[in-house]
This record gives sequence, structure tokens and C-alpha cells, in this order.
Amino acid sequence: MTATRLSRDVLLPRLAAHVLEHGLADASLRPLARAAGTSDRMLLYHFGSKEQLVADLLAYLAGQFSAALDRAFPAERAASREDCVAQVLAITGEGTFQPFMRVWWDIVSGCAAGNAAYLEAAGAIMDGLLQWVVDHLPEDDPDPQAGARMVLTYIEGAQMLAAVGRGDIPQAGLSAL
Amino acid sequence: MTATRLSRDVLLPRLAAHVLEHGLADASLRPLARAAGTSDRMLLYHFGSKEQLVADLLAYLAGQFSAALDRAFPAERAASREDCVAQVLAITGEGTFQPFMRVWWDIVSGCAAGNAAYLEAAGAIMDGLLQWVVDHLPEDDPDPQAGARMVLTYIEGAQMLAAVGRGDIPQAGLSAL
DNA sequence: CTACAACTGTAGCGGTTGCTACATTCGACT
DNA sequence: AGTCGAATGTAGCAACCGCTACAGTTGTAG
Repeated sequence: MTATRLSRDVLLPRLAAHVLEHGLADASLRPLARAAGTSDRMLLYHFGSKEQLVADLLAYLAGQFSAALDRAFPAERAASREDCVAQVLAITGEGTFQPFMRVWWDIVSGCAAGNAAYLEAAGAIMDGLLQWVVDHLPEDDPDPQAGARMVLTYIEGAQMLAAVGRGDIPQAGLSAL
Repeated sequence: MTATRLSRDVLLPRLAAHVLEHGLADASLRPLARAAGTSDRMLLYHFGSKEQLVADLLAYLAGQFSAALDRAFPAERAASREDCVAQVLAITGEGTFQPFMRVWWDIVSGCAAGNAAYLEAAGAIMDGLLQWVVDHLPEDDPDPQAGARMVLTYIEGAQMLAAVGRGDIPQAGLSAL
């Protein structure tokens, strides 16, 4: 049990690195294993099935994402809702976050297909991000609950448009917020 | 040539129907062919390759989407930006549009993976939607260009959050627009 | 009727998929 | 030293993937 847990803990970061580079949608056991320095046989041994492996991977990636977010943003609050949007977009638009965004859209695609594990992971990530926005809105925001939800929605729309090569649209819309 | 074009025109709606039901991400030639009443052999004969088939399918789906949008929305303008967002969300949240949203996230996922055909189709769809929003904003909007872009961004964010089971977030954020 | 091009079915290629049966090695405990 | 379970390698399964070679069968134009 202990050895198994240890092995999984060693494997997960390597698997995550491979997925961040090559995407989650068409990740298969043999390339995954090669990247992690094992065999498909052992991946199945440690995780039971590919489905479980992906579920564990999603949980791991969700943790990594919120950790990276906390690391990238200082504790201070934004000057305005608009500033809060701009801050998040500036950071997540940066190169460091690009690989995660790439797999994020694979996750959303899995959610739209009805995959329960994807839905759980994506929901958790969004809940975390919402909390982060709540914590970073200006102190004097007239309605932090609604404001944070509006900000989060706009951020996500901006990221989708950026993913399809229309990042100029949310940028130009920012002034109308 | 004529016969080929005809065949493709007969095939495309059937292929689109299958993709709208089962998703685009893991659509493969044999099931596609079965759904269209042909063989994988003939699909490749008519389209040349799976890549080209998907490209043609994307163009067809983009056309179907904007047609459905024009059909669902009357010509009159919205009362406000907020109302415009609410109108689009009400329609696209309806059951009829659900299958399209399902394949939409497959398209976005393909864009994030760098697929050029997906990027082109997605960009065209977004451009069409942006134009639609511009045309449906209130006459007296102070800045229709920026306003439409803001509205579109919010709509897309709302749809992503809905896809991951957090449709309540954009709903609650609407009042902060 | 012939000739030629468009069309289509059959069968299969080499590759990948998730997963498993079987045999073996390793390491800790008695 | 011996035992037992955890860990691992090898080999392979049946199903699927996109695609193609080959052999027809049509439909049509001269």
C-alpha cells in the first residue's frame, strides 16, 4: 500500500508533464508510460484502469493549477473589477499557463461529452478560481458575490476566444465592462 | 465532378447529424460511414482523407449554426446589453442547441491543440456571432463595437461555465454587468 | 455497341488501443 | 533459510484506426 502510494506519487508529476505537453484528449497508455519511465503494464498495475489514471491525473492537475495561480498572484487586491479581469488575463495569457489552458479545453470537451470525472475536476477548478476572484476584488466592491461571478464569466469567455484565435475581442470589450 | 459534389451534399447532413449526436472528438470513419449509409471506403473516395472530411464537416456545421441562430432569433434588437446576453443564453441554453454546443467544445479543444482547420472554422463562427450581437444591440448603445465584444465574451464565458456544470455562476453575475 | 470514366464492394495492411495471462524477481518478515 | 506477497517483464489478445490495392460494376458519350 505504502509502496504503491509512493509509486503513484512519483508517477503523477511525470504523467502530468506529458499531458501538459501533448494534451489529454488523445493520451494513451503506452506513450504515457514511456514518458514516465515505465510500461503500460505498470500504469495499469498502479492505477487499476486508464479511467482511474485520468481521474487521479485530473485531481493532480487541478491542485497544480491552483498552486500555480496562488504563486503567480500576490495577495493584494485588484483596483477594480476591470483591473481584476485584466490581471488574470495577463497572467494566464502568459506562456507558463499555456500548456494548462491546452489541457483545460480537453477537460471542457470531456465535460460536454458527459464524463463525470471531468465534470468533477472542472467544477472544482472553477470553484477555486471563483473563490480567488472573490478574494481579490476591491474591498469596496458594491456586490462582491455578483461581481466576482461576472468577472469570472468574462475571464472564461476571454480565454475561450483566445483559444480560437480571437483574443482581440475580449480585449476590445474590456472598456465596456 | 457533379456527381461527386452531389454525393458529398447528400453525405454531409447525415455525417453532421451523427457528429452532433456522438461528438466530433472521437468520430471515426467506420461509424460515420454506417450512420451515413455508406462505407469508410466511399467516405475516403468522396472526401480524399479524414482530415478533409472533417474540414468540410466543420464548414457545413458552421453554416448550420448561423442558420439556426438566424432562425431562432427574430430581427428586433435587444433592450439592453444585459438583455442581449440573456436572450442569447436563453436560446442557446435550450435543448435544440445542446448538440451543437457539445461539438463546439470539441472544436475549441482542437483549436487549443493547434489544428488549423478547427481554428478557421471556430474563428468564422465567432465572427458571425459577433456580427449578430452588433446587429442586435440597442440602437442607442453608447459604444456598439466595444459593447458587442463585451457581450460576446460574457456569453462565451457563460457557455463554458454551463458546460462544466456551473451555469449558476454567469446567471448570478448578470446583475453585475 | 463500344469505350472510357466514374463509382463501389471486398479484403486486407500496418499500426494503435486498453487490457490480461503467465512467469518471474524482489524485499521484508518469521 | 524460507515464505509470502508485492512488483515487474514478456507476450499477446481482440478490437479498432486511417487508408489502400484490386477487382469489379455501373452510367454515359461517341
